[in-house]
Amino acid sequence: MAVTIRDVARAAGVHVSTVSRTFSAPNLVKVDTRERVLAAAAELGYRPNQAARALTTGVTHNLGLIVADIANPFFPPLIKSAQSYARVRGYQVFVADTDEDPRAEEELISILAKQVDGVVLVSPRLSNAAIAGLSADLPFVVVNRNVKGLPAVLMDIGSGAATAVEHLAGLGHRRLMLLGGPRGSWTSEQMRRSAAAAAERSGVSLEITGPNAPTERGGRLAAAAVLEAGATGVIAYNDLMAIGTIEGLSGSGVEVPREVSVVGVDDTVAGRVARPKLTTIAMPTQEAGRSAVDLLLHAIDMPGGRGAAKTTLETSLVVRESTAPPPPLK
Amino acid sequence: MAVTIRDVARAAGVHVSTVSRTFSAPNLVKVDTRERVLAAAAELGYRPNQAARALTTGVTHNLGLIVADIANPFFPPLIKSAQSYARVRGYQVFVADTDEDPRAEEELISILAKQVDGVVLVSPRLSNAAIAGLSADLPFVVVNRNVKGLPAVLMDIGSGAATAVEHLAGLGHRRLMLLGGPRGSWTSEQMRRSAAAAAERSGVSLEITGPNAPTERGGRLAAAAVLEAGATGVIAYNDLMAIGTIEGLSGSGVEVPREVSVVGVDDTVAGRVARPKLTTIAMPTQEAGRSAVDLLLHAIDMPGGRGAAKTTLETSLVVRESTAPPPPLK
DNA sequence: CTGAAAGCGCTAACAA
DNA sequence: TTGTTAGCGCTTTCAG
Repeated sequence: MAVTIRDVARAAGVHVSTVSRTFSAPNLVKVDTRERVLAAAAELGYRPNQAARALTTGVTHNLGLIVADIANPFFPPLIKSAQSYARVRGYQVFVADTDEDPRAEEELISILAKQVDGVVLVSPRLSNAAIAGLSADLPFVVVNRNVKGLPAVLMDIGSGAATAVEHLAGLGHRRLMLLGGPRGSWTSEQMRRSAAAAAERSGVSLEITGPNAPTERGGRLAAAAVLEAGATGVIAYNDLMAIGTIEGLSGSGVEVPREVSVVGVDDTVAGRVARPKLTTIAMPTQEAGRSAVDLLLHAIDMPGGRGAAKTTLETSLVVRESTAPPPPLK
Repeated sequence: MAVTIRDVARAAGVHVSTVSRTFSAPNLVKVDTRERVLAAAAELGYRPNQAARALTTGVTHNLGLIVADIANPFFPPLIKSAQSYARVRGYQVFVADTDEDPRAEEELISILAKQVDGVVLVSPRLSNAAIAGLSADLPFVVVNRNVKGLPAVLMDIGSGAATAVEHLAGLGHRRLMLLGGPRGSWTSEQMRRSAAAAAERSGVSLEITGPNAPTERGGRLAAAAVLEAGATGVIAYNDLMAIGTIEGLSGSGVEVPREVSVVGVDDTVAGRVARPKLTTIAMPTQEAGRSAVDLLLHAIDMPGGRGAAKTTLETSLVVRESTAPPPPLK
């Protein structure tokens, strides 16, 4: 075992509680004593054992961050910003991946529960009821999902989707299609609603499919439906799916954007480097990560606090090369 | 606070040690007692507190995974596979991001030290000496770095780089350039050596630049050097950089692959969807993640064990559209 | 097979 | 300002 508080106490010729104090409440100990302790600690290479500390204080200084799929490029920037912000505030972050499986999500939460002071659920796949249930034990912040009574960071994908519909309608498209995301996705549901309303307002038709896997493969598979429906404007659940759709379309000899326009969501690297460069709805992922941690830390600081702070972040449409006017009608 | 072992003991009418045993050594307790305890535990929703358990046993059932940059698409697949494999083996994984900063790396290791049973260092930026020093306290496994005395997972990028050189030489290129990665990168050093040797064997010239930032931006900046050197074949440290280089080149009116060929490394999504599709050296990231955890668990199981198991994984060249014969000499 | 007791590393009243 | 004394939740001898 490593060096403990007792070794330091002995070396400094003080009692353990004095050592404890010099670390947790330095101002309660006389300056020169403190220095003696610090010197001894430095010499021995002492580092407080967080876990032991947590046992008495109930504070772990760890946060949990649960995502559906680390390999999905939507998440890494969010994780990264959450983590770096948490670190600034003195917290470590446990990142866990559920593989899009609601049961794994539940399992992970309960395993993490004892080791963290709170958890951020990003784009959860669990039902609202389940989340609300779990939240009795532990502070939660939810990203991209609105759960009654819980703090949340919401990205306003609804208005993003509406903007995308208007963009496509403005270009002259009359038959649009929305490729929905996975079951249980709040984002997908928001898109559905707002896109439908926007389509109606703009006087264009909108067909909706789904659930689809939020991957290139899911997009490739969905391409057939696009063709079948005769849609010339497509909004995909995310960039990966949009890229897959474009591939699927071009596999059938249909060119993007000459014949069909495609809009993605997330503004990932993949979309930026794909050809044609993807028109996409940019999600403020970095801010979301930061805000989520911020909200969580608030919730932790004042337990039972005034709960349910909601932060809504704007999205924006980035027009690039995958959208254009439709071909003239024959 | 949540329900503890004591609550369960009371409910089941046994002593706490019996409850403890039914969880940690079930066969030491009579069947019906065990069942009574389990029933009480289930009823109360008891979950052993890992942190408290760790305090006595010294086993946390957590692993640390330290990477330079989660947002770099090279890492997520590795993280994901490490994590899912660890979970199967009953371990949670703390993922931490150092932002390419060696000091942050050191800091993170020491913070994590008390909360994990071992750590995987992926593409560390720390010096070998520093790593070796730290490894006294805690089992380590290093990925993409060979540290004496430590288990490691090595991706054979050397042979990958050599293959890339031969590929380019075979296409007819005579002036190659290698865009090195960040300072302290073992991968970059391996590439340098093998590429130089391969170039010599193939009778082509090879110029080497670096360090460069392993990002699109780094690649864009390096494009100027490529032009200046008059190289027609480029091997970039990773896909992101390769993509940046292609952008930079095309910004100067130079077409890839018609005028210059570019090879990336990592085989990320970004490279797959970029246009032209990137020729790249595929890294076995998923296997690396799994192998690293495997090695680490071995090291943990037999401390002071026969140390230093090295696993070497093959890389392979994926030829796509960013490489072609050079233009005829004028 | 089960209970009693000590202790993991640390903090937190309470005295002194 | 510092030492004493109890624990936090759990495991682990050692008895019984």
